[in-house]
Amino acid sequence: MEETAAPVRAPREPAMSDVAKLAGVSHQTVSRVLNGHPNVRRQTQLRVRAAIEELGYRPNRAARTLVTGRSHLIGVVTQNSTLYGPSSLLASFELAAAARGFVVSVRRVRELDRASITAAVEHHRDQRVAGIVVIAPTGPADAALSEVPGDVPLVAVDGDPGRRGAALVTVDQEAGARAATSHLLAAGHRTVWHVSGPEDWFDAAGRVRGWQHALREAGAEVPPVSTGDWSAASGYRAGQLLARMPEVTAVFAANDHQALGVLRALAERGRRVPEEVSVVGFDDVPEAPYFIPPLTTVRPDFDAVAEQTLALLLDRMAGGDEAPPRTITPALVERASVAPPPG
Amino acid sequence: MEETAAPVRAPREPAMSDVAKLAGVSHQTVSRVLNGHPNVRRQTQLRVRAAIEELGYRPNRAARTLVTGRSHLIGVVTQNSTLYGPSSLLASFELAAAARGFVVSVRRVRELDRASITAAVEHHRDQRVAGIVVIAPTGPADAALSEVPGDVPLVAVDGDPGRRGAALVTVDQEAGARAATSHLLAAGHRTVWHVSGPEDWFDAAGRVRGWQHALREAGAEVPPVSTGDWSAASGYRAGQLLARMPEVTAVFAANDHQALGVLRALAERGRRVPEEVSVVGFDDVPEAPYFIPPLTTVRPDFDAVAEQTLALLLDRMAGGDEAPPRTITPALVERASVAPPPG
DNA sequence: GCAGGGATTGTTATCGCTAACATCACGGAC
DNA sequence: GTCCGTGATGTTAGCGATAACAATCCCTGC
Repeated sequence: MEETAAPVRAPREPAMSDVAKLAGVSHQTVSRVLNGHPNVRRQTQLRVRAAIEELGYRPNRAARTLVTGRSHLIGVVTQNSTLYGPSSLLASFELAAAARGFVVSVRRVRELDRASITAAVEHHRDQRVAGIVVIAPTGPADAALSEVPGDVPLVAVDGDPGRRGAALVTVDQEAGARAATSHLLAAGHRTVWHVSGPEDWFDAAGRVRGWQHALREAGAEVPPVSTGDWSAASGYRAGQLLARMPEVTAVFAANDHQALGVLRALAERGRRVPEEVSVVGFDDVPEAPYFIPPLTTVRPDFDAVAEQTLALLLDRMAGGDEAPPRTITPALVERASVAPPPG
Repeated sequence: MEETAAPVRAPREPAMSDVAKLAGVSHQTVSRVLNGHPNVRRQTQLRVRAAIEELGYRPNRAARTLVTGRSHLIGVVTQNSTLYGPSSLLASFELAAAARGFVVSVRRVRELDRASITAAVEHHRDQRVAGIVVIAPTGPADAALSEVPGDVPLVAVDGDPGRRGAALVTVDQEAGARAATSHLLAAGHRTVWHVSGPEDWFDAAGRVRGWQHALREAGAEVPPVSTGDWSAASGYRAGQLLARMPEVTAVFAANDHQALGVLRALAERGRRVPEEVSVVGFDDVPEAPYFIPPLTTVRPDFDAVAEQTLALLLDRMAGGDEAPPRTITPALVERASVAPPPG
């Protein structure tokens, strides 16, 4: 028996026309089945689906994008950091977007300066994403967004809460900080000291404002702020100073990691928490319950932020232009790091 | 004067043919300029570039992908968690890929079971990604990969180190654990107790092996393992038991967060670290220096893992099939949580 | 019995790009 | 002077989908 060499077919993936041929219909009918058009006979539909199954056909997104001009890609710009807030938000957003059938592509920038943000946004525009989300927690980052042409739907998260007319989702930092501060005052402290985040972050500024507000409202003295950079190291440095001041009985740190640094500085100096000094953080990192002592903190709901961000973006993508900024209010989580002041 | 309504041109983005018209050449010449083909006169090139600039033209990736059959998309599958290791690795990988001109799209799975991983990989295949990276730290996740047809380049990270013939990048967990354990033994401890990660994680298993190995090598007793789940909570629970056992003088926790839980349990029980008990962690999270006391730990170089992963993937994408698994060896970072045993 | 209309399906054009081949001008070898 | 190779450019043909329109088929109403 003579063996005929099988023609080496190019290992091309099956296309719509292959499905059509197998099912005995036109490629357009296949397209209709795929896109759920109403006017396809039940029987035809079944035949087409069977053919799709048999060939292991999957539609070519590039072709679809080319002809429709729409993609299902959402571009995200965020800072390259392992900061708890931004990374939790990112994770939540990716899940939410995936649940709605979007693909998200992340571009990390090393610095949050104007040029980096602009470049990252341009990159996404090059990819012709359907929408862009920028986690823009600093002035320059937020400012870069005003340069972006309006032809692509764009939503900022954690941007300037004072900016007007923007598509923006934020956490109500002021409310969170007020809750933390008031909680300490309610425990009986005469005033509350604050270890803030970096000055150029809106989140940090908002927490400072909320803290001040709560103090003023209670008629308490507003002590000077120690500024940190979100790191435990910076919290530790600030804590070393605070630990030496006997009048300090309550500290509100702008995030949990800074609070961790403060806790260590206090411990080193022999000042017991919460017996001598109370401490409150912000973020509710998963480890917070296992700090020494377990940290009372403020928890922003990142899932909610992500959900609102996606909702706002979808609205923008659908041509909406009116949706107001959305705000998520964080909640106080009480643990063991707060007690009445000594004496 | 009669006002003629300006024809409302569709706000179509400029295409290659528009550039061609403006530059007075054919679209093919524009394509050649864009793709750096050699045979284009210098002067023509300049004219084309000027036209591109003037129109703000950007090539349509969908069209390019459609015709070439190649995309610049890399799909990543990872667990939806804020675990330090996976998220650091992901961040490093995104940066490395971006530096080489790739776009990365992340798909998070809620569980690391076979079905979820398979679905996520299928999702990426639907998108016709150029390559896939799966962070596959558990048996089921790794097993799912053997089901994936070989038509798409795929690299696993943190997969089964024992698997043969796979494109795999791993951290040498055993070496890291040996270093940690030996360090404690060298300080004079008779043996070292271990709080492991979840049993079904390769990382956890490797650390257990390394720990056992170091103990056996030193002729030390191998105490029973407490199993955790990477969380501070689980470390705390394990720590509560260890703290009650006077013979425990050295603990190696499988990650820093578990170590944090152990530290708190010891503190609650009044057992001082490192005077009475020494503790070593794994990961070197940014906060580790600010634990109480600063934590001695083992640091895997995630940038290196990411770099190797990308290199291996690019090799696979180029048709390579021989590249051996790659391993990164972590390094011990000494801080203040280790001291000689009391007495 | 025949027009009208909706349901169903097919045909053709098009999206914006690259690959392959065609064309043209030019200059050196014989 | 003719021929041919080479560089520079243009022309044509798809890639694989959707959109718009055309063509059937079949059923209803009068």
